[in-house]
Amino acid sequence: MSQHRATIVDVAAKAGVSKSLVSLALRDRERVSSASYELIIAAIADLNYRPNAAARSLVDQRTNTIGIVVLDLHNPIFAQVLDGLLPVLRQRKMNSTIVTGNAVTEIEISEVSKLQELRVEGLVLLAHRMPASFIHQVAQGIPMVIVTRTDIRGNGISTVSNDDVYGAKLAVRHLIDLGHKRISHITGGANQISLNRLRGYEEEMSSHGLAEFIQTAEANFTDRGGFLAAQSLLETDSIHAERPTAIFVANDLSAFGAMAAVAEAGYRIPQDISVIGYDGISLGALKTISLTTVSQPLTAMGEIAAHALVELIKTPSHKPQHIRVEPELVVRGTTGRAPLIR
Amino acid sequence: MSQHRATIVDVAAKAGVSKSLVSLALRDRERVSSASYELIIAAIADLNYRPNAAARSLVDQRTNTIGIVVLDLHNPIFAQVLDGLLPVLRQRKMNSTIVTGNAVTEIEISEVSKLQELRVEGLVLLAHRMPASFIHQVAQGIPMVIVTRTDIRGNGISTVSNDDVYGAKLAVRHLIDLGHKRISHITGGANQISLNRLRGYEEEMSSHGLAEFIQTAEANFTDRGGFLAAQSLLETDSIHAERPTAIFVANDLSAFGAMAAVAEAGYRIPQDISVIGYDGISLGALKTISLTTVSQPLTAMGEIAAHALVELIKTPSHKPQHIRVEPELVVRGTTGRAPLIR
DNA sequence: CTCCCGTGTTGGAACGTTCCAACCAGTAGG
DNA sequence: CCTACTGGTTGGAACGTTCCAACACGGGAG
Repeated sequence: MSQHRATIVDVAAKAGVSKSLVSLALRDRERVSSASYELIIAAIADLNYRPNAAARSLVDQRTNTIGIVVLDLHNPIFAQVLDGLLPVLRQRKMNSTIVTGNAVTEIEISEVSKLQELRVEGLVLLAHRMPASFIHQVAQGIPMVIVTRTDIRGNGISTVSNDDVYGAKLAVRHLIDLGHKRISHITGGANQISLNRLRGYEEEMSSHGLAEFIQTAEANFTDRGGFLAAQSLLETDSIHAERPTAIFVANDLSAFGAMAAVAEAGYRIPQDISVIGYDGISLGALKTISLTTVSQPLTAMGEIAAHALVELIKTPSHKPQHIRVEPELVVRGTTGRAPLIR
Repeated sequence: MSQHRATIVDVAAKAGVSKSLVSLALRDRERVSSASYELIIAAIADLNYRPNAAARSLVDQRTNTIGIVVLDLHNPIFAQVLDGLLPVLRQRKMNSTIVTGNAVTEIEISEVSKLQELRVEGLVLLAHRMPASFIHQVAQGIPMVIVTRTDIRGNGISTVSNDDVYGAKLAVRHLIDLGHKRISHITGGANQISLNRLRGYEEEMSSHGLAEFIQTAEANFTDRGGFLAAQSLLETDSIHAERPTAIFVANDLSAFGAMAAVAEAGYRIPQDISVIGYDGISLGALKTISLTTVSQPLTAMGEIAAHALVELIKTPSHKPQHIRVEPELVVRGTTGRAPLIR
């Protein structure tokens, strides 16, 4: 049954050579005679031998592995970033292991600690909920690239992000151009990304003399959160008799939820209420959804992050980079002219 | 700078005790004097020491880690399965590492091989594209649970799945009940899941005397694939002047794409064409999408898979289990009565 | 005939842990 | 006063690799 997994010594014995030769054969077949090579290969197949990564990395003093921490696997933006990230790492012959803390700080910290024990050679954080002090301490030992957040900087930490303040302004300006005044905002909670988008919203509203219409509801980047936040915005309506004619939602997934709430409340999109999201997830492009949004080049950001990390690992003395990409307004079907009435 | 990562020996030296005592302190603080314990803890903090997982697992002969292979991170069903899977493993104090091959056989095999070298103690496959021969060989050494597929069975392989044939029949019967005859099917390609859903479709059509209306287009479980397949079904129309009045799509994500194609072609859903999906992803429940579907209890399946794997690891002699869960018809807004005309 | 060289091969040390047998004080029991 | 035990601690072996210095062997050069 559970026969002791074969080791290199078992292979050597079976092939009638030394363990050193087996090791050599596996790493550089040119340097062993073809007679020995055949024997070794046969023995390996026979015993179903697999090298033990733990033993190898112990002596090599390197694991060739990088850890990827994903905030929340439900949000498709991360899959799109991984589309850029993983192929680059694969091509560089680096292994990767993906973990997630489901947006729970405590779990994220414990997962990162495990990655430290695994001696990953680099870390990519696709957003996160960990305190700066912890991040800094980790970064002391492991080069790190943080994607989407830029507030934590320091030695060994590169960042890849878009300009959220600017992107938010794009969104708000688009709505203003369409004649909207009552533009509400659904946030993503108390994190840097969300705060920047909030700031862009507030600044753009103010600079167009619409400060009095600033109104926000807090969500958490999930569809459910967006749904509830939009409901609360529309309820506010019945009290003040002044509902928003447009909602800028902090991300696309929440925007999906917000759209559902708007529809359930009996309003048409965009005739009664316009909705604009942020991120540019691919589902939003489908005709049936057709979400107007501010799009980030997610896959490109993944590639850039991978290259930045490789760079950081190769030459740790090198200064960390802080790469900014441009967000872009993508107008689709969920935004339209402000209703004339009222 | 890159000062040699601290080892247990460094800690011992700093604390003025033996490495054995440090090791003991870390594993069972009760058995060391509090004086020594304080010294050790101080030294650990001082040196920022982290145990080396490779060294530990080498001597322990166990990694306490299970590998999770995800077919495609873009499909939200897997995030929902992981919602059930990960907490159970975490609670059992097992580590997990997630990898994906992006639905590419070659990459999947290479990722699984790496997991073998890492000596994971169990494997969960959330769908996959690997040949049976390979899977069997892997399962010889590592207990495995396959979620969604049941065609590969054998020693050390448990499965968790829903009855796809039955589920597909539910979908088709629902459409027939609504008066549809021209019911087309968009498949998910040449894999077991897809073939079973296809079979359910064909059998249900035939048993209602609708064999002549059987018509399929092939997709690949992605939104893009569903979009293209639906387009081809609707083009067929212009030739035969007989377009489908309903489309049963092999999964929800493809159904999203199909809905977009239907809308782009100028048909209304469900007045002109009904669409039904399969899986029950949470986005489909949003009012703005409101996709009728056959729902699988995804999160529960994740929990079940975790328990099945733990079972298999604990007692390898135990017979593998093959657990079936019930799919369920969820009627929402994308299906309606067949149009009377024509 | 001896020396040197190259090709293939080998034993042993090292990597950072855990665990076990053994040790060292004290203290309690006879 | 000796023995037995207990709580705290320790050195060394072992885990499965890689790598290095060294070796065996045959053939060509001197």
